[in-house]
Amino acid sequence: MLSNTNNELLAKGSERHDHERCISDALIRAQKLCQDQKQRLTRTREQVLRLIWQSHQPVGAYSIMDTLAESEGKRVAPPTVYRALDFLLDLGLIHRINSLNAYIGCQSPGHQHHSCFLICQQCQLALEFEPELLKNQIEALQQHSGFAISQQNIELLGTCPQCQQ
Amino acid sequence: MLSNTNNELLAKGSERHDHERCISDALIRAQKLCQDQKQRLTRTREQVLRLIWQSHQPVGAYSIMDTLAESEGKRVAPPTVYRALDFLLDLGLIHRINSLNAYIGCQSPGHQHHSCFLICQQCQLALEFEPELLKNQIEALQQHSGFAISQQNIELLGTCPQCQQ
DNA sequence: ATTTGCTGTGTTATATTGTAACACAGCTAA
DNA sequence: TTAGCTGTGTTACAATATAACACAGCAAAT
Repeated sequence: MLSNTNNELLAKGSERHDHERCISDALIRAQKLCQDQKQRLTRTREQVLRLIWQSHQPVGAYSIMDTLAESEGKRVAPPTVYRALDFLLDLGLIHRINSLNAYIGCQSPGHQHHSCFLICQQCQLALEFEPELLKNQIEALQQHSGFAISQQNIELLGTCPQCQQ
Repeated sequence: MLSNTNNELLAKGSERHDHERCISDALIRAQKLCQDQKQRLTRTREQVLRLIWQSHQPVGAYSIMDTLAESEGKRVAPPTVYRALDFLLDLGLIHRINSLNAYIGCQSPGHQHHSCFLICQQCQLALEFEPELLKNQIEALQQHSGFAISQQNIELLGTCPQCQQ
């Protein structure tokens, strides 16, 4: 039901998963997707994606900007970051968490691009889950309301297992 | 399943419902809620609520500010509006639509305050639905993830029946 | 290899949304 | 009537995002 196995997911809040692997996998998926779609994963875009994948907490655009400026050793202006973010959003490589004005890596880019997250209000851990879980209910909602739903944007706020302890 | 009967709901996009009644009902509910909770529905707060209820489309804070300034005949500063909005949000009288940075009246204030909307990307009609509909699935999600979910923030984007024609 | 055009970047300025901080007004309860 | 709390006015500013324009640099076609 969730994006990966439970163990993997629960591990994200802790130190238990191989995060280097997590990042490099994401970058490889991105490269592959760009090849397939004949898009260019330029240095800036890749850097921004890498920064976003540094954690499983959503990061703000200005925070990305600052980190990027530091690692590049020169000032980086907002449009630079926002262009990269727009590119990544368009390809479905990242999601925007509206309730936090922040961005987070997508587990399975290339799919129909719904955005479904469990978000911890204490540590900001954001856990993506499959829209599949709500499929039938959303379908019923479409039928009853007459709406044609094209994008799900679901943010469930609460407390993650780690922070409950 | 939806907040009202289907007919009423579907009518909101069109001219078919008695919108004056819709507004005055909302204001009466607000007055009652404030009485119960021993809160003061001041002139500014009531004005803001009334403006928000002018339509079933979410309105931005600065748009409220401008309209208010016009109707009051004098400049209104952002904090004035944001304070009223915060008050109304706290009481559950309105919702914030995060994907639009905008605010909309709540159909049934006083309930556990989840925010579940169908939003038309063409006309911005925002239709609230009952979180009840997804209750079982959210419950299952809590079980599997270990998260304790305290607030649902669901925005389903698409096209309303009117705009599909 | 050169040209041509498109895509991406740099830069400046500015728009939009939301808050902090502080002084004061005005209601409410003793 | 006063004391204290809640709400408002006002100024300044923070945080997030975009417009517009000049230029760079890759990529396909000649």
